[in-house]
Amino acid sequence: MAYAEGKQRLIDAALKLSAEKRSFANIGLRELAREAQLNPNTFYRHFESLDDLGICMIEDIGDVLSSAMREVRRQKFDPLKVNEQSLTLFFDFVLQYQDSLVVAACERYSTSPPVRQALESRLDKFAQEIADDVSKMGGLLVLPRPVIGEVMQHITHHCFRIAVDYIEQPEQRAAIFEETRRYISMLFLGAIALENNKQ
Amino acid sequence: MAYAEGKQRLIDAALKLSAEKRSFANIGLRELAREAQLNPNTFYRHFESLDDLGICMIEDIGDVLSSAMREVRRQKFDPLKVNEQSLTLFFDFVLQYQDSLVVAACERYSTSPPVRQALESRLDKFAQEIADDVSKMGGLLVLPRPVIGEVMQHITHHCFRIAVDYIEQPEQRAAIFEETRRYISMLFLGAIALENNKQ
DNA sequence: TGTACATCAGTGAACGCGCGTTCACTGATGTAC
DNA sequence: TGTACATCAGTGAACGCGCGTTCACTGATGTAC
Repeated sequence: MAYAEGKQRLIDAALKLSAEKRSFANIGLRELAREAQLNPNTFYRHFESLDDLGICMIEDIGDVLSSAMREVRRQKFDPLKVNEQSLTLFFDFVLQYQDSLVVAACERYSTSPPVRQALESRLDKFAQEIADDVSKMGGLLVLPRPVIGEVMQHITHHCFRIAVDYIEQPEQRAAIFEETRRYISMLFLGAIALENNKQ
Repeated sequence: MAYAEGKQRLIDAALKLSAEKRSFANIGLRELAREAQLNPNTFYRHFESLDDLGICMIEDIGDVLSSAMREVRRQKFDPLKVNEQSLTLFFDFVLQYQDSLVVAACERYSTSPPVRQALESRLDKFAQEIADDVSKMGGLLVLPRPVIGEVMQHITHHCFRIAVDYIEQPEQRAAIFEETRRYISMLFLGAIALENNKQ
């Protein structure tokens, strides 16, 4: 069931303002209501507290990104190939979901522990979903599943961080693209080398 | 020349409160003065704005961490060895400069662009200092200097991020220690493999 | 060496403003009988 | 099918509070002559 209109409007306002300010914690209740074009009191109809809204927002973001990313993967995106096409698909996705990505990156260090924790667990789930797909694809049979998960977690962290730069510094995009390609290759090659050394 | 006493007290208060809240942006001028045990007005004697104070704080942190890290490196710390001893030295450093590290990690996504930028450039300098030392140490002659810089930048980013977890989740410390060791090895092995493939 | 003046760090009172929150109210939609 | 009642999303006025900022003042330290 979808949220009531006002509730959704408040969540959308929170997302927009958080992305602009790079912080959910500095947003006021009245500011939120203003953005959503609602009376300040309406907030209390839908949320117990700002944290409550924050958590709803994070869950919304998680769902949006998860399903969008699943879509990207379905279109012949292969995190292992690290070729032009795959990375281009990924960075298009970044630009399309700018606000969600910026907020996800920034709220990692959120002032509010519950919001931070909600985000943290949502992102872990996100990395694991990708790792599942990757390991199903085959291609990287040399690496045990847990190692793929480990590498994907590093890549996810990296991508959220650089996504912010990618969005905000258009003139740097080519460089970030290239650097990311190198980073992903480095990590997988390193993981394989580590695996070989072990034996 | 050292700062006037009140100025330093305000900077120290900002550091303490920023680390507690994981955010400099939500700190009020009166809150700061309260913590520093000064009259709110005294703030205006020393700073033009909160941003101004923020930048001073970042510079303070940068200097403290730079010189402390230089000290760590002097004590037979070798970022390449990735052995118990080197990493133990590093994580001891993390615990000793908790507040500075937490703030450095969090303000990466600061609400205030000037503060963010001051931090970003200070951290780059930091990573390059380490890379200089590493490349002087020899040991990694396979890798060209710029690649060492690139890898050190990834490592620095990773370390700032996990430093926060390391500080706040004592029960996870052993795991973080091990994961970091693996990460560093992976990156250097990967960089070497990439370099070899190129030829 | 003494006096006059300037600078500096800090104080206390006062201001107006926007904030979060509460209250009592409205009108629309859903439900029981 | 109609009526009575409950629930729900939203409103407007009002509150007290803490905030950033300004003003005029103080006392200590430094400097010129």
